[in-house]
Amino acid sequence: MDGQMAPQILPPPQHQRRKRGKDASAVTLKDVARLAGVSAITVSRAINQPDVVSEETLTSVRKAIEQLGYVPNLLAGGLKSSQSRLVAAIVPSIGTSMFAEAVEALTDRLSDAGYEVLLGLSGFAQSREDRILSAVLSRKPDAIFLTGIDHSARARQQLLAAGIPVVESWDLTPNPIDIAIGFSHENAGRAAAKHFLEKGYDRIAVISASDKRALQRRDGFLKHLAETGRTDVALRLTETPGSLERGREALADLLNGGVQPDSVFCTVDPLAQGAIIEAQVRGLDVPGDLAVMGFGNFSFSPHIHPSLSTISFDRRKIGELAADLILAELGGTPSPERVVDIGFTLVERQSTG
Amino acid sequence: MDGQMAPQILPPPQHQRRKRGKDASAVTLKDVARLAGVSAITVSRAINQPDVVSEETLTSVRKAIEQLGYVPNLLAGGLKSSQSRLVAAIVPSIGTSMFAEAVEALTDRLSDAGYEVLLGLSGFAQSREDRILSAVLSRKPDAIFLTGIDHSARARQQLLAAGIPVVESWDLTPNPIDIAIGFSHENAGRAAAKHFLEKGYDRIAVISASDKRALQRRDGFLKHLAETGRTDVALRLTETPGSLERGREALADLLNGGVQPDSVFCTVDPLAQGAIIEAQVRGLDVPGDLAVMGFGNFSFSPHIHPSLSTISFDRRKIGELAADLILAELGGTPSPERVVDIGFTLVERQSTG
DNA sequence: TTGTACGCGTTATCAT
DNA sequence: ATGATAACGCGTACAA
Repeated sequence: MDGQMAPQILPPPQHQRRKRGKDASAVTLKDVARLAGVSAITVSRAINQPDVVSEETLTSVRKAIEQLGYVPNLLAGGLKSSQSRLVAAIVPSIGTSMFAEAVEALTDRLSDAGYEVLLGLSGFAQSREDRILSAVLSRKPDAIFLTGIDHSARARQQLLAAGIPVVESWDLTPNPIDIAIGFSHENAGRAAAKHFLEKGYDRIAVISASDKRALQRRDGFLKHLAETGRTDVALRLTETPGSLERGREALADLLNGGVQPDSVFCTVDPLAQGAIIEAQVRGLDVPGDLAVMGFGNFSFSPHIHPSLSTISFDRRKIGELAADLILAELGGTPSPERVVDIGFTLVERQSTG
Repeated sequence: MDGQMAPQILPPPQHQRRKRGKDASAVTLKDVARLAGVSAITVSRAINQPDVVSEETLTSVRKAIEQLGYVPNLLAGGLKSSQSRLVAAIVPSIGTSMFAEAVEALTDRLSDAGYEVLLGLSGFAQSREDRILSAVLSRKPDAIFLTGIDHSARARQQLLAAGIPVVESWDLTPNPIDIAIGFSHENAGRAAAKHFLEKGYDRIAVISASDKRALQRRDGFLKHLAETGRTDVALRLTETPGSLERGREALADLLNGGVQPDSVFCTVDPLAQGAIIEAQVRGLDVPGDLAVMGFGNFSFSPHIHPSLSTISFDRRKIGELAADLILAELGGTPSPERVVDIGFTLVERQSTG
């Protein structure tokens, strides 16, 4: 069954009269000034420093602005003051809530402070990040929010040259370009391993996506096990982004391959959800027959997967902190902390109703 | 269990030397021109119209650009050419995949064409949309992507005055400001009602969020039922955004209130998911005892809710179409279609494994 | 409190 | 193929 209303065809509306290259809204400070009977600079002041202007002219200027529907041109203002009031955010994707929530928090907070966010989607390939970065820097943002701490030499150079606050997020590093906000993915993996050992799990498996941070979590997990003498860990890699389907496949592959794990660590939640489904389909009890640990707290409710334990972190907080730090830098009161660890939490869930 | 690595404190890095108000990256066209031994305009052409410049100077210019790490200032260029190569996207939120996927598709496609996306988050309040809109228009975007077709008189006026392509999305209207892409929410609701009637459901209930489009779906649903003589429909409203928790509560409220529906239409998927969980908790079989119809195709896999039927539409397609239409307008070949119905699909799922 | 002169970095226009 | 000049719309610096 499809939508009814067939595609309508309407004649081009008034927007017809728009000329390319020549903006219709040719209303400038001058026009307002003329109408208000003052000079352009007075109008500028009426907008930016109302206190300095007399009540009288203020009202007449405001009237003129209203009348003409004047919209200030921040391009021009920014050109002069070299402040674009733009903050660029470059993330791999906003299709999943992973980065979207951080960007949302960032945007919300910056918006309140009079900044707009320029969105760059880099995918998961570094080459694309470089392209986007160049494009974005041409906009002369006042600050920039990046995902991850791995950037090409060229990118680092450009960022340094831009001379603006740079926030690298989602990960930690002793050598941030400027500021880093995140947590240790290796330690997150270790925490999962530690938990499994405490639970006494014996036949341990890992299903991991293959982006850098997922691999860090995997490595932390494996390292911790190795340090306790456990090296017999079955491993399956999937492509990034990890999805429910890929999680199902990976677990099926493990089970079909003769591996009979009693526990599996999935380096991202959608994989874990898929694994749980595959387990259920095969009649395995979760977590009785197979314990599943995920990462990222994507399962939006414990009710959906009451048996999925997960390592969770506050995605919104990354955006909020980033905004706060950026505003502090731009406000001239830089924070002494250049590396902020927001930590993570291991959430254990038992099967409930 | 928390992240280990304690918040580190490092001394402010080189970024210290950045002076506010005075950009460190003072590399301009002139600098490049000087180094390359040509005039500024030649450098500009080497960048924007390489065909017009001789191979020889082209290479020397490129070398100079590389050497100085020159980044063009699109603010200045835009000021002169009155083309910002910026497209603004104003959506209520990107925290859920609802609008995020459309924005992602839009951004992807525009990015390939050399446009950047300015992100505005309006929340679900109209007052905020106005604020954001003004802020965004100051950036002189070349086009704008909006959510919904309800905008304040002031907003419409500003948009018209801007003289740029305006895409209103998610809904249809005979009188778009410029272009509209969406589908009929009323018809979507009607489709759900029709389906319920065909299935022979008898005791019908509705759980709806209270944003405008959710209410349109509810109204379409109720109208269709009313037209067939059915007016005994139990109704519960929740706040927007509809969430799993609110869906649970609403169904619980219905059941506790003595209503025993055999079918419920939820105007957005998270509500439907919550309803299913509440039903399961109470030992009701879905869809045997209670059929649930959702909207939006958020349940990311049929495996999670094999019994959830839903009305689905292509969120990415909205963004893609918007990008295509915007690029066509900007390219001087406007589409004659000003209202594009992307339709919806009713997906029926039976309980499976 | 208000105004004038100038410049921000780039591109359009018109030459050469 | 390349260059000189002006101008985009606004804010800074200084003056009145």
